[in-house]
Amino acid sequence: MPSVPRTARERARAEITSEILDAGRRHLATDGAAGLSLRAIARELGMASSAVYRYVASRDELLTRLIIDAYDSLGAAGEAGYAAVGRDDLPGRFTAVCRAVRDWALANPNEYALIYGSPVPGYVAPADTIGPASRVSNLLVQILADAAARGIEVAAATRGELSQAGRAALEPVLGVLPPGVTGEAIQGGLMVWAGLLGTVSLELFGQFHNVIGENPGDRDAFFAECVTRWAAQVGIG
Amino acid sequence: MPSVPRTARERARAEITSEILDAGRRHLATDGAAGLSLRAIARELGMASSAVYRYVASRDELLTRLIIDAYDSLGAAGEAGYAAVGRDDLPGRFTAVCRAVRDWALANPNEYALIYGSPVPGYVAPADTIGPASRVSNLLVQILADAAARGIEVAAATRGELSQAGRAALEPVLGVLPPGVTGEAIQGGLMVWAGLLGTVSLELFGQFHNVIGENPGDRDAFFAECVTRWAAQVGIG
DNA sequence: TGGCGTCAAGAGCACCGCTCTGCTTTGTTT
DNA sequence: AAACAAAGCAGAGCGGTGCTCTTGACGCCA
Repeated sequence: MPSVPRTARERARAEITSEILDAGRRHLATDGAAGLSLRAIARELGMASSAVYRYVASRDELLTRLIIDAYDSLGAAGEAGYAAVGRDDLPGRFTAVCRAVRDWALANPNEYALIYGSPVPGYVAPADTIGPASRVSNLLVQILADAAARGIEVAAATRGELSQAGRAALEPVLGVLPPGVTGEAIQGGLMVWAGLLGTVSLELFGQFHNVIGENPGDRDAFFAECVTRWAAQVGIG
Repeated sequence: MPSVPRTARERARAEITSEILDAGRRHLATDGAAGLSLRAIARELGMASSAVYRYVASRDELLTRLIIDAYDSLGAAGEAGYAAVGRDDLPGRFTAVCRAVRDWALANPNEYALIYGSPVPGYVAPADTIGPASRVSNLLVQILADAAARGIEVAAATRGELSQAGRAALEPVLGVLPPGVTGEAIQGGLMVWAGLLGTVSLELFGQFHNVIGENPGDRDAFFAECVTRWAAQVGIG
């Protein structure tokens, strides 16, 4: 599998493959994951439906590639927000990442639904997805680690130490993290992470009707209030 | 539309309709929303596929009825947990509702995904769903109102007052609530609600791999830690 | 006993994912 | 340059889907 196409055939293959992916992304954005149809893509590209299977093994495989794309796209958006703020400004970085996640989700609702919505039944995410999937959460972990290096105590912010069972439950993630990050900090970070995704999901999936105002700026304002409180909960407010 | 069937024909119609709904629930539980097929239901009930349309207008209508069922089922579970604890024990009630939601979601993953996962593309929830949809959140609101009646100040727990824009964003929900509940309390309650759903969604949709332990009790322990911290965040810890 | 409304069944339309069979094009090897 | 292998494409076809329309049978009520 050459990374750079050498022959005309390989070039054509790479080009058509990316055309298929583009068309898939387009269909995903307009019709959602359920409306993703290899036949429709083939029609759009002017080829027989069977020909698409030369480039994509199955509809599931196409979905997997689009999922990885979505994770990477979201990860890039989050990292851009992260990098735009200096590391001295922890609350600024935190806010930037949160806003980047929400903005990306609002701009790419179907991609968001693909990765954080209901999993496609009968579909199991391959191992290739777990790398890109953790790009955003890694940013939050990084912020926590920076906070820890600065001696910020999160236990007070999250009110109380972890129970023994609670600490044991966090064993997997504690193992891969810098040693300065306490279990209490991880607990708080996970809760903020869940709160962020939950908030974005509720907003995106239409559960805020008759709850949050519909005027321009209302949802932004609510989210801003959430962000400041989340920051306080992990002790960087 | 008689509520109680009088003729034999009406009785048969009601019976077959409920059989169709049961079969739909069954298929939903095993195959998920995407696998819900009117033809499969017809096959299972031993009738022609076209006959099902005498009882159910369309696949979407069947889905809607199942969604309402799911909201009602979750609402009943939450209310049972709520009612099992006396109103003096606010933390107990709060914990019971949270656990009821998670337990119900774990027991009915597809129903949960149906109502809190990605919305079915091209499908808009009819107005019939908003009533049952708010049964659980009403419980949390009730707890907040009880706390307010008891003079519990939530502003301190959620760290800081709302901005003017933040309060304006909460206008719709503030209008329908008992006057004792402050904007700060609603902000905190919504954040807890989003955190609860976000946590359950992350767990249910498999985003806790390599994060939370897989040993029995690990996820329970993590959730318990979340619950105690949520309670503290709304000032009833 | 008519007539009317309801019901079930079947055929059919357009779509889907996927496979298999040929045929053509391309690249490599002798 | 000729031969061969690989890859590409189109078409037909299988079984499945939601949904519609027509046809015929049945129960109920006047």
